[in-house]
Amino acid sequence: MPRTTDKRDRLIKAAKILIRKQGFHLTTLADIAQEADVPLGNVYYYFKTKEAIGEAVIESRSRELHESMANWEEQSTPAERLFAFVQQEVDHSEDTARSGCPIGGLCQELAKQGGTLADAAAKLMNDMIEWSEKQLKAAGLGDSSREVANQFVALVQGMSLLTNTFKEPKLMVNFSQSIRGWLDKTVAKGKAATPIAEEIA
Amino acid sequence: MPRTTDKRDRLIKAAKILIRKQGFHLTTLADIAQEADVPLGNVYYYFKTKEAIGEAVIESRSRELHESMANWEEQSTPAERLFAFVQQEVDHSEDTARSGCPIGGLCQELAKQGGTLADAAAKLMNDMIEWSEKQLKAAGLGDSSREVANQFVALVQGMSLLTNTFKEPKLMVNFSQSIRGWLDKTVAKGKAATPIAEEIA
DNA sequence: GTCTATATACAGATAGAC
DNA sequence: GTCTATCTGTATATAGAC
Repeated sequence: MPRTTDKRDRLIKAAKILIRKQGFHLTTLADIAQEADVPLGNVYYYFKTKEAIGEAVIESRSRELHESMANWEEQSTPAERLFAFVQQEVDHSEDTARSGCPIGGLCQELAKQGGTLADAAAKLMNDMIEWSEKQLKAAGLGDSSREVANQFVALVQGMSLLTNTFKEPKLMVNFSQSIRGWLDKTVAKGKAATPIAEEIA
Repeated sequence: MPRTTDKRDRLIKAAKILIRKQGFHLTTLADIAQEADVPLGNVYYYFKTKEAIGEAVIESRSRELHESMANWEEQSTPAERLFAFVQQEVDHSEDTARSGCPIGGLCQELAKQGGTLADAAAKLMNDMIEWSEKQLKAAGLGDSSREVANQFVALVQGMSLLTNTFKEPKLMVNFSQSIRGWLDKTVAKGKAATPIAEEIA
């Protein structure tokens, strides 16, 4: 059973799209096979179970996330790195409005059944938080970096949920402008303030 | 077909518990019937379809939410009212760690399939945001109230997701302390600042 | 109003020809 | 390696006796 094939890749790609759009449980192997243009019976040559497809999808999301984080690292300041993360959310806000955050959606859905898939999804979320924490430490936030990182990621995730719930990409766009203010006023100056909207007074 | 019965109430109560814990799609009518101690075939006397149970669950959640909001209103300042909301999340943080936010979970899962159920769930989220907006307006935040309300609710929802993802109630407890600082420093003074962690400098 | 038995549909998974 | 046909389990939903 080859680890990498054209068909295998097509199946993973199809699964990523469909699972993001419909969720893991609502997506059938028949859906995935059809989207990938692979006969249903052939799916089992590449993946022993549906759960194995889930694992491959999470692996792929993990590679994407780490690539993105590497790109964001190229910004010259911690505040700009964190904003690059938010900017990516803005760039994909229409997908998010349609289908939600691919990582948040997996965590939400899979946390309910536990097991290794849930753990793998949780690791994605943890990686995002740790990366954010690293930036905040670099900005001089010290011991509060972990708590601020939790809140920063929570805020992005929550805004993805609202964007999806109301099918309104602008929610993410407007949010990015507020968080820009927060980054300039607090993170860029080595302070930490709970981030909702920049000060108006 | 009676609108209110002992058995009907038991079915809704069972559905609320199971749907929160397992999600809507993973929860079967057989699960609900068993938990409510009602024979499976009898379920259909009270609810025409599974979707009808979903509607009843959302209605019940809506009633609960509006009761809670009425209670929070009894606090004497807008900042304290908003904190009462967060305090309730802390009080239920162990349930959230186990099963996530009942409203956020519904929105996340149901947004993926659209339809009237998704709309009903979205209305719950909207009610939370509008209530928060009202408090922020009362605090004197003016035109930025809506955006700050979006971020406030997003932050609570995102923190619920992290709490559930990592099965760690303390995440919500620690967050509540930070948001307390944000409420005192900004909302209580009629300012608005994106809320991640109180200032440390 | 209540409950057993069952129809119907479709999911994940397998067997085995090619 | 590939694909058709099919097994098996289980979900929603219904029929109909009581």
